Order: sequence, then structure tokens, then C-alpha cells
Amino acid sequence: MAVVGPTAAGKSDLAVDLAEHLGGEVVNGDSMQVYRGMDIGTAKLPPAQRRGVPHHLLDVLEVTEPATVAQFQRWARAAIDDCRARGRTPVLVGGSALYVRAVLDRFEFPGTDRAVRARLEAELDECGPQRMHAVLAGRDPQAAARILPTNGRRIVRALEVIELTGRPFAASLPGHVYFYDDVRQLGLDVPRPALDARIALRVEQMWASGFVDEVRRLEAAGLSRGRTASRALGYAQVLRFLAGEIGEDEARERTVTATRRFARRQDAWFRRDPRIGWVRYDDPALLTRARTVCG
RNA sequence: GGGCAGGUAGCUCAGUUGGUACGAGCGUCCGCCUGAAAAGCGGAAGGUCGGCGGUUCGACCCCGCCCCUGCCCA
Repeated sequence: MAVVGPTAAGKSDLAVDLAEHLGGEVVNGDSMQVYRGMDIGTAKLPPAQRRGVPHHLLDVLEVTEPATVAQFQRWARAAIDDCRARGRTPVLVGGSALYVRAVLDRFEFPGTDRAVRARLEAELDECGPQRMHAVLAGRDPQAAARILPTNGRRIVRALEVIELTGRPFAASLPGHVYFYDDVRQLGLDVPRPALDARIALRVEQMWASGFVDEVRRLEAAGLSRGRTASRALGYAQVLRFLAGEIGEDEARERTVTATRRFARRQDAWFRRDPRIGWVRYDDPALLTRARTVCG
């Protein structure tokens, strides 16, 4: 069972409800809640609100460690297998669309290599994306055609994969085909205006709950050195505030707008997946409907 | 009542010494996305340039009046 949808839609609570009703356990499907200490800013469900339902893949990384989809895929599948082996229904919950798909769908990630990656990134810095794209076009015209010449990140990864595997890089997502036999996906549908209001409220509550102090603590533990964690919504903005680059109010406002944009991107990912059964976030019979979707 | 500053995209503002608004940031909408994905990248829609009149071949840019906003003086 998977619960997806944009941020601030109420996925975490619903996941606990479902897990209780299904006799299951929650598997986190959120790219940032995997970090220990990143609690307020990721709206991680506090232990007290988990009502005794086991949660997997929360707090498994230090903020200085990079997170990757491929590693997450292995962990999540292991957690899912573990639940099933014990006869418990895994409820994957999260808004990181790529993470969720990587777990649920037939996704295979070609390997990576620190040295190769570092070299290509250095080249990108020197030559710029346009010239790297030209190189890619020479090695894999198909991939080059699918990747914009301005997107340095994707160009580098494509070149890395080609170099490591000696094969062309697909450069496009696989189809919506499940890796598991019986998967149900529930999407929480929140109309834009309501979503925007919830995001604004959430950010306000984050600040009121001591978010800035949380970031300050994590920064002391090396947050800004973390390649992945330092980019998290809110954390990135507060780090800039702590560095004196912007004011605190500006950091908060930017967190709101960046989160709004993120929510729209999430929505775009999930809306495209025809397998998701949508339920209004404010449906009075939310749980009943959700259980219907569960089959 | 007088003076000054300003009224240009949904918002904040740039801009043209008079010749089709080059706009920018934010917002909005849409798309892409395979080891950083709460990341990265792309595209689109939006303006009768406050109103009316005048000068001019031609005004958003000049002149007059009016309206609105802010500040200052009475």
C-alpha cells in the first residue's frame, strides 16, 4: 500500500490510520525524513503520534551523508520484504515521487563511480553544459536528444553511465509497471488554494516550533557539508540566513514559495500515474474511502 | 489649501533624450526528470505603460486638466 501526494496534504497521519486498520507498518518514502535530526523541517511524525505503529527508514542517515535513490530503493525493498515476511502490510508513505517509484516500480539504476563522477563534474564546471552536451551527442545521440543542453546535471549522469556501462543511457523514465504483485496507491488530492494555505501554515508552525534552532544544531553537526541534506526545503533557506546572506523573514518567505513550487512538481509526478486512486484530503469519510482504494 | 515623489504584467519595480513595451524578480500555468530528486532543467500565458484632452506624421515617454497613493508644509 502506498500513500502519495503533495507535501502538507496529511499523508503521514493517514498512513498511520491505514497501517492500524490493515495491521501493517509504515515505510517512509520521503527523501529527507531519512535524516536523523531533521524533524521539524521535514514534518516528521513525532513518535508519540505514531500510535505504536512501527516506522521504517526514518533517521537512518546523518546529515553529512549523501542520500541516493538507488540506496533508498534497496533499503525500502528490504523493509517491505521484512514486513511481508512477518505478515504485516507495508504502507509506503512519501512525497518523493522518484523514491516512491523506484521502490514500487521496475526501476534499475546503473551504477555510479565517485571518481568518474567527480571528473565529469569538474569538466562541467570548466566547459559548461553546452560543450558537455556536445560530447554526449557524440557518444549517445539518443540521450543527447532527450536531455536539454542547459541541464548539466543530467548530462553528467548520462556520460557517467555510458562510461561505466559502455551502453547508451535511456534518459527517460520507465513505464508504470509495478515491481510487486499487488500494489495499491492512494493519492491525497488537495486543491491548489487549500494546499497553498496549508503550506503557509506549516511553515509558520515550523518556525514557531523552533525550526531555526534545529537548523543551527544540525549546522553545528555539519549540515552544510551534506550534499543532499543541506538542499532540503527550509534547511537551505535557513542556512543562508545563518550565514548572513538573507534575513530571517526572507528565509521564511522563500521557504514558503519554494515549498509551493515543490508541491506543484510533486503533483505533476503523481497526476501522471494512472494507477493512483485519488481521495480528497478533506473528505469526511477519508479513511473509509482510503480503505476502499486499498481494496 | 500649497509643495514634492510616484501611478508600466497578478505583485514589487526597471525602461525608452518621442517612432511598434528588450523588460526583470516573484507569482500563475504547462512540460521534462533513472545513484543530489524537498535536487536539477525547460516552455507558456499575462500590459489599451492612471483617466481625459492637446502638441506631433507619430506619445507610455512633451504640455494641460483631472483622479489615486505616499511624504512634507500650512
